[in-house]
Amino acid sequence: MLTQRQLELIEAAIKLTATEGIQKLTIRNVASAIGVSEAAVYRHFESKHELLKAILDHLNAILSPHFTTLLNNEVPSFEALHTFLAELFTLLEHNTAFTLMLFAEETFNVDPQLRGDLLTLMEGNLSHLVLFFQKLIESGSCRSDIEARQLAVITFGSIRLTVSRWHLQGAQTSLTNQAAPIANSLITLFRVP
Amino acid sequence: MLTQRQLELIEAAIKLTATEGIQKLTIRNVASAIGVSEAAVYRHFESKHELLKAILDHLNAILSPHFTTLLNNEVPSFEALHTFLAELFTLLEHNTAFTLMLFAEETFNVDPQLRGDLLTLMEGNLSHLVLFFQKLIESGSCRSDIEARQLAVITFGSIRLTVSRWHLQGAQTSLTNQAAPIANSLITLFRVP
DNA sequence: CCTTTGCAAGTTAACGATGACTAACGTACT
DNA sequence: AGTACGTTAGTCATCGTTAACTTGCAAAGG
Repeated sequence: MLTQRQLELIEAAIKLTATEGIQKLTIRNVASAIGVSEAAVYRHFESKHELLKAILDHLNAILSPHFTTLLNNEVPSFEALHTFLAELFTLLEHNTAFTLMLFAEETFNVDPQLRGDLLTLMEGNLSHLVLFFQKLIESGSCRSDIEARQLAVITFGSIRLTVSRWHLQGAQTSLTNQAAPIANSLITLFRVP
Repeated sequence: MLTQRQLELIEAAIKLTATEGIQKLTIRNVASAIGVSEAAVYRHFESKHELLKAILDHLNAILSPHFTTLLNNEVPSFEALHTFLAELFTLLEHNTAFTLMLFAEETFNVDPQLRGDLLTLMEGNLSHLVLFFQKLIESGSCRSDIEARQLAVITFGSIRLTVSRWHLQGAQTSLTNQAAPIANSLITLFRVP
């Protein structure tokens, strides 16, 4: 279980990454962000690896409920996809750190274990989408000539690209506003003709 | 214009990034990859920034013809999209560096100018796709109830996500084999109903 | 009730690696 | 003679990490 201090460090690290970029995510900077010395961090995390792992877990804990909610609707509908995208984009816009963490594989790529963790997280999200589309196809409102997995990849890919571009542009525009056009396009494409 | 030595350095840098990851892309490593001292690199590039910029340019020079070819077909067709994806994925598979460079924004994110360059590169590719879909819509074979821009984002996003996952998995599977399913799905979705 | 013990959590001050980059110098070819 | 291109040997900053010491508080023992 996480201690209060660990949580504080994780949140400081996320905030730091959001504002300064992932290159600034150093033990030194995290420490000074919460006003303690560098060595103090090591009282709470054995190594930077452990801190990064905890950050991944924490982000996943915030993100995954959204995917679960999408799936848990009694009656699967395109309406659910619409609100899902709107909520997700709002979340991403207000937590810039997500976009930096989840969309910058390189950071975690140095460490093979972290890379695996990130892949697991990603595949988890993706498989939620797959399940959603499977249910939607069964319900008859979604076209069935394309595999659910492909629909999920297309959806997730569109999300990621939109966020990446938004981020590269310096996060100046509104990300939330871009959810609706994408949702509408996907729904138009996926709806049974 | 690039000298022979500069080209050699760029290619060494790309190869290094492909095999060892972008974190290993240091002046030291690039230097020793071509068997010269660290300081020698600075005879050919003023700074690491300049080297990175040259790498971006070089990658773009290889990549952009593929997008141009897609666009330059006399008669735009889904067949062209199919071969474009197949060729692109083969290229990416055999030049792992692309996937690392073009899909890891963070590397270039430290430097505002490089970030801008990367965005330009990306928007350039994307707008080629947009033009392609515009022509395709005009030709009547592509559905017209969705904007060309949206189709381009969906296409490009699907490509990127597939490559990202492939890369996170350690590039073990065949990327080329994944082009056809995606192309088929997109074509089925985009074809006029 | 006071004292002692022990531990959690902080400090300062380093260590060794490694990063980008540079100054001074050598050499070979035009 | 000069220039293009290489070298060695550094500078300086910053990284993750650790050792040694200090402090505050809570439980245990007499």
